[in-house]
Amino acid sequence: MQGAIFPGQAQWAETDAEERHRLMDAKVTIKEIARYAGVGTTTVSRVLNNHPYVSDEKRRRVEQAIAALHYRPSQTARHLRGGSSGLLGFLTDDVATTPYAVDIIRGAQDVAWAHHMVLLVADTGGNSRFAEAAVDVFRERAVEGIVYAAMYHRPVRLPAGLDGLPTVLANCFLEDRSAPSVVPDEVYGGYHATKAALDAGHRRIGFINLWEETEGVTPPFPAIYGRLRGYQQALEDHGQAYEDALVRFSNQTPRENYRHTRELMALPAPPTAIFCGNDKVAMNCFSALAELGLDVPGDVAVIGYDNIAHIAEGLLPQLTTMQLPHYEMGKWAVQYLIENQGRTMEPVQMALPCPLVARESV
Amino acid sequence: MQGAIFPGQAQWAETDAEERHRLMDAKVTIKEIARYAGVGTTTVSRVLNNHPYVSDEKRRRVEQAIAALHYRPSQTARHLRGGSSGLLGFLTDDVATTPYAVDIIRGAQDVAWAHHMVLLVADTGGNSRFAEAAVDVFRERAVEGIVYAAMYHRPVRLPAGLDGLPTVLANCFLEDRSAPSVVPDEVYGGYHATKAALDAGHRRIGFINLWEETEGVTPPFPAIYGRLRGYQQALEDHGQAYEDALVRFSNQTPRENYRHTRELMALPAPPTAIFCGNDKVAMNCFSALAELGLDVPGDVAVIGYDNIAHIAEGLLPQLTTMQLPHYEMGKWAVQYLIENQGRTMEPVQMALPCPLVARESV
DNA sequence: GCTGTTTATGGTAACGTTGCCAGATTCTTG
DNA sequence: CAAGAATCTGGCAACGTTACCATAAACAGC
Repeated sequence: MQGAIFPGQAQWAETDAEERHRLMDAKVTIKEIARYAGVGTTTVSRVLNNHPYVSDEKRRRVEQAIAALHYRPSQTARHLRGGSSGLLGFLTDDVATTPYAVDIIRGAQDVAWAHHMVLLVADTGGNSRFAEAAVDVFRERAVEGIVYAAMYHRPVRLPAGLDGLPTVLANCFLEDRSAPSVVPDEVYGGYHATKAALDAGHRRIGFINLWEETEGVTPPFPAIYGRLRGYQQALEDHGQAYEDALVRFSNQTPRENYRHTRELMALPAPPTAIFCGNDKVAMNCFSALAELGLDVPGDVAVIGYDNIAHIAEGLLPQLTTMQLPHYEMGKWAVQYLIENQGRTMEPVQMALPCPLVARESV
Repeated sequence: MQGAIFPGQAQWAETDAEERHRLMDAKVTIKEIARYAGVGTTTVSRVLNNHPYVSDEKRRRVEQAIAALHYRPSQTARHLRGGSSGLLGFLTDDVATTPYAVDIIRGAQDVAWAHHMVLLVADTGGNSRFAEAAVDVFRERAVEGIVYAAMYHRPVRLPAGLDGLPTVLANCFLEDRSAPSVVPDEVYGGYHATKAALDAGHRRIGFINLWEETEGVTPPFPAIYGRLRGYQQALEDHGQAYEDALVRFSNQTPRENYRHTRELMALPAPPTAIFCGNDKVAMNCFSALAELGLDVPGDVAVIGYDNIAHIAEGLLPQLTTMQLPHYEMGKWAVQYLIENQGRTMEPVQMALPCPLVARESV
């Protein structure tokens, strides 16, 4: 790069720098810094950790040596010596289900990073044997805590082997509430979605709620029951009577979502607004309304849930929907973990609001 | 657990076990195992690492001690001693853009895990200062390699400070191709999408390609040019003439996507199939066709790209689309990293096929 | 029965770092 | 100016692990 006196020299200097680089980048230790700067290792350590009692002269020399040799302290040695590992485990059952659930990771990471900690992530793919193996690995690496995240809001069971490891659940919870958790406030979401329709002047508000059965049993999904309660509460607060006919439960296949919309609109007194259990339902709802020649939001307002950007921003008109606090849950989980380091954690059950994202469909 | 001679002893043993557990889970070392089993630390180490020259008797005693004290070797100490860190860095510019890009992480993780390695992930949020800080942290933790992933296929520039660290790019590449990379084969995707329409008997095939400009300049996105080339090639192979009027470029806003569909269908000889640059385009294309009273796939076939499950499976009819090999890219990147440990890596430029996912829209 | 190999075992150093201690120098203060 | 405090400084041990070395016993072959 720099000007060279003559070719041979330039070439030599270049390979030398390269060689040195290769050798050094591998392992520059505090000892070499000490030797290079002509001080003891302790002094170097003191400079690194901003301890007092180092003369300006030596501090300068050490800093220079560090820069010259591209020294980086070994986190491994620090940890072994007695420091913290600075590692947090992020365990998730299945990332793929809800795409924007990645935001949980981002939220967790941002807080961790601010505390000079790093995230070790493992996706178990729903395999509990794998989950236990992951916990084992986390333990071997001395993580200081674990965030267990589910990709949709539901009760979970923790993998074995977590005893004694501070664990916070995000977007899920234990049936017995014995561990701290942070989840979306579904009642709040249902309430404000309905309120948005009411505030826009709508009085008959349909609700295509979610529904799911495994072997005839409906798991206690808060999304289903919470949003319904919020819906009812909002109606009540606005003096509107609750009407069974306006509430439907869809197993979320496109055809079912479509059918429920059609049946809702075939009512003697059809709704002028439809609150959909999620954005996919809203998408199919749009199709059905379009086929009926109805305009959104002119004839019927539609509100979704989840704020899946690809759908909500991609639809025509763009979808007004409820935001799941994924990012915030990730943040909260790690925050709580870090705040309570050392202490035993209270099993706080935190619910974060799902704010309305107003677009064009109301 | 074992039978007790008299109650007092049992009780003592119990609390003792609990107490011991609390204290030990914190840190059981190889030394304590050795003392408990009445052997030397070396012997314990030999058992742990399946080395020969340990009598069955002592091996049994050591294994028992390990189980009794819930011992786990410290990866930190192993690493310091000279072992590998077993850490891989996963650096990404922005996870949020394409939701299913998380599959890159899953793919990377699965391979890493199979090699007893763990993924350290950092999302830079597109901030290059943060990216460099992340590289620094990765270095301090002695990661053995880095996967740099972009969330849509494009040229990138690596953060500073990666010199000497084996790096593989996933879903992105360097302009000068100086580092190995793995990306989707866009030409292949464009070719097979078009071929699917041709094979279904279609002869006039519209193409709503993607387009993007920043300050009047279109970055060299392979998605745009590659798919177009594939489209052209497929037509040629089937003896169909390429027609400029059938190819459009959309900046991907819902309204533009809609407009392009309408204009395509307003042609003197409108297409009987439309290949969309991605699933969002296809979604808007569906709306436009529905409004025209056209049936999919009866009147017009539609093919998407990306296979965003929420859209592709949520539409009516379900969308036939091209799968981006996210999971496979993650796998390939880590595989390549691990295979070439120690060696200097050839800057292989790998392109993985985008297979057709046949659903109902063709 | 003597050499040479195979098997079994534990002690010790080293990995890179920092806390503790001890020694040396300078600065206060009565 | 003597005694104590504050400021510098480096040596050494220890964190938990494994490679290397040394020692010892058992076993083979002639």
